[in-house]
Amino acid sequence: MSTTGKKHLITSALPYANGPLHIGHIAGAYLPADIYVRYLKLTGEDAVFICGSDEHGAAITMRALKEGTTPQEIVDKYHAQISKTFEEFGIDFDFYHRTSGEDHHKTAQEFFQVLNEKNTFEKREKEQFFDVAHQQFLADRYIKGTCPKCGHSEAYGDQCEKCGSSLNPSELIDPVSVLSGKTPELRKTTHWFLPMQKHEKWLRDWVKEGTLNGKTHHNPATWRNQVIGQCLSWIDGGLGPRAMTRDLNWGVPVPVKDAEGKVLYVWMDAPIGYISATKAWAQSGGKNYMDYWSGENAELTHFIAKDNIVFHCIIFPILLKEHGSFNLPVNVPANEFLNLEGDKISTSREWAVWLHEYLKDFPGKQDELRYVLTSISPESRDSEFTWKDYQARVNNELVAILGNFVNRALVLTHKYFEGKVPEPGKQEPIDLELQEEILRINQKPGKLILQHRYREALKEVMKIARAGNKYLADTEPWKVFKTNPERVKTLLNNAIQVAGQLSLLSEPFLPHTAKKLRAFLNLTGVNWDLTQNFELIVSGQPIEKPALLFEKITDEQVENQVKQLNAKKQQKQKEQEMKAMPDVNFEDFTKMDLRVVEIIDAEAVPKAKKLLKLTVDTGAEKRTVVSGIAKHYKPESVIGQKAVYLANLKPKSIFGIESHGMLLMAEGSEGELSFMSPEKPSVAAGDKIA
RNA sequence: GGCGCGAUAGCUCAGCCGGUUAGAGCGCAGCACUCAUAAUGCUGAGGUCGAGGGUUCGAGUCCCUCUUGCGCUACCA
Repeated sequence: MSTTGKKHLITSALPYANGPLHIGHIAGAYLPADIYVRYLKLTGEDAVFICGSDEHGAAITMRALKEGTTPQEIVDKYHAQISKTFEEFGIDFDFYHRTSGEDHHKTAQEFFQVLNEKNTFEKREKEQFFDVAHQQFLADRYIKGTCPKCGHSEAYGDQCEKCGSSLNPSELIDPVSVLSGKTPELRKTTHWFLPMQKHEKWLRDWVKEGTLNGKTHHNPATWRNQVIGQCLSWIDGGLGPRAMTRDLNWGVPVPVKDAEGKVLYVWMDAPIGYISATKAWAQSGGKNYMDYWSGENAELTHFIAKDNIVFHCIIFPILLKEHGSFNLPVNVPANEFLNLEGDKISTSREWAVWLHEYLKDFPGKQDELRYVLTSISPESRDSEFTWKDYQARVNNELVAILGNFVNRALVLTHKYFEGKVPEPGKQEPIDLELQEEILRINQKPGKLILQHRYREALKEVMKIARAGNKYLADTEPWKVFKTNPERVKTLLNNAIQVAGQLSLLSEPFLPHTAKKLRAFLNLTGVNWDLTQNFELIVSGQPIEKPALLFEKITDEQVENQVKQLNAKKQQKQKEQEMKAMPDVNFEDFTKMDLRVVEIIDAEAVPKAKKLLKLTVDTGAEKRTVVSGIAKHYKPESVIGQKAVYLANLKPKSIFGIESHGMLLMAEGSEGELSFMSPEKPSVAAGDKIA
């Protein structure tokens, strides 16, 4: 076996220990990495596959607060669940670590120290909300208020979950501390910023040309378009300073003086988790972790989904380069997103196929899901998982092509030769053609895997099974046996060898199946070099009575899954709707001057997608209102429309237009906006609503 | 609006640095076969390669404009 002598370090994005894994995670960052690593190892390469739970960050502390528990309890729960699910599913990490561990804290702090001593950071003061009652600064997530965009009263400081806008805490109307329920005050706090703008030049060369420190670092042609495009878009748009510390009591404490109550920004601490996980792995096996992180012989590859590109291709590389001891990734094969049944996967809306539930509902069918997710892997664009497609791929491909071929070969061998691999006789041209074709196809999957083209690689594997089926159909051993049983020995020996090849070729993609198949064939030892050696199984060797490798997925199973999916989504929707809003007193309500108005003029606001500039008749006067309804109504169609209007809202300038008051719209479940207008024509502009 | 990535058979997708009649899998139709989980094999129908310009002897393949999907970003009182 010849190897490159390289040391491969492969990482998959650290899953956030705040919820279970779903198929989008798997398709995005774990399954391709697992296939890649399994392949490397089969070829004798020195490869380490590292991952772990990302357990810090404000989202987890928030959740703990809400559920009346501690962050540690939450991450313990999900860390256990996630690592168990990975194991059951067959994502074969060499080490699955966690960032709440002491060793990780230590590694992350040392990393920070090195950068701090190199003056990588700029200390800066900024104003931030402070909860006086609890004597602490509030992370963005710890501030709630009314969303300035959609009016939702429960928006967080960083994001409104109703309309999805990302926010700054200072934008919120009536900000309130989640801790005390009181209005927080703005106070000054110091943070360590990473001045990313200083790194634009070398980053551009690194991403675009693949050069680092004037030397070739990687071949940019091997990087995916969307990765390079996304990075250059960020770099060319100008990078800015980014705070690497947070005021929070959950995370890795900032290891310098005057930093009490501060922790490392979760996005700085998490990728360092790759390093601490490698360390932990190396210690447990007597290896030196730096062999995999430094030197020209070591190759780092990050598997992620596209939402992580900026962190893995810009921020973390800056940190690594500044530190000086570590390699930068040679590739970051980021996947696009996997959609589900026509809609985006969403944890909060419960629109997901959860991996642990799949394993429960489809026991022993890990490879079926691995097959489907690899077949539709979102390598170059978003792709879509549907249960109907899952069923079709399992039934028409795994069952009918692969499973069926193996079954045919084994059943025939048992039927004619008492389950012993028959001795081949003279190989006819059709036999030699088969052997040549198999060896030729066998060369492809490995090359494609190295190019991170898993979908195509898997197709090549299926071609082997197709060739096997064709061989049987062309040579018809069941017919020939009546006249020439000697010839059938050769035919079935070849068929069994093809099944043997399949057990090797399928190993990276379908490890559970490969193992079963090898057990049928009594084949031990797996080694990719053997894929160029057609005759794997010696004649005379007994083979087992075959069980079916795959079963058909029934219509009922599929319908149940779709039903489950919809039921959960609806339940979640109801929950959110029913979530009681805090009581308000009548006085609060009467502060709002609600009126009927009639729209008398409307025009689109130039350069804005969602805005219309409306002139409304309030009965007493004409007022200008800017309203975000352009996606739902054309300007000319709203003239003459009566609507509900909040008259005494503070005016604000939007796109240079002074907007007075606000139109109130009904929002349907699909986000469609609708006017609410009086049902009796006698109600006129200016009439009060109470 | 700015930026990025897409738009190729009914569906899911390949098509590298431009070069003869545009490919695969599934689905569909017909035929063959019966060892096999009514599975398999063969044959076939089906595409003005999102639209329009341009460069070129020659363009899904390069350039421009437009339409459209997705993502990031700004605005959304």
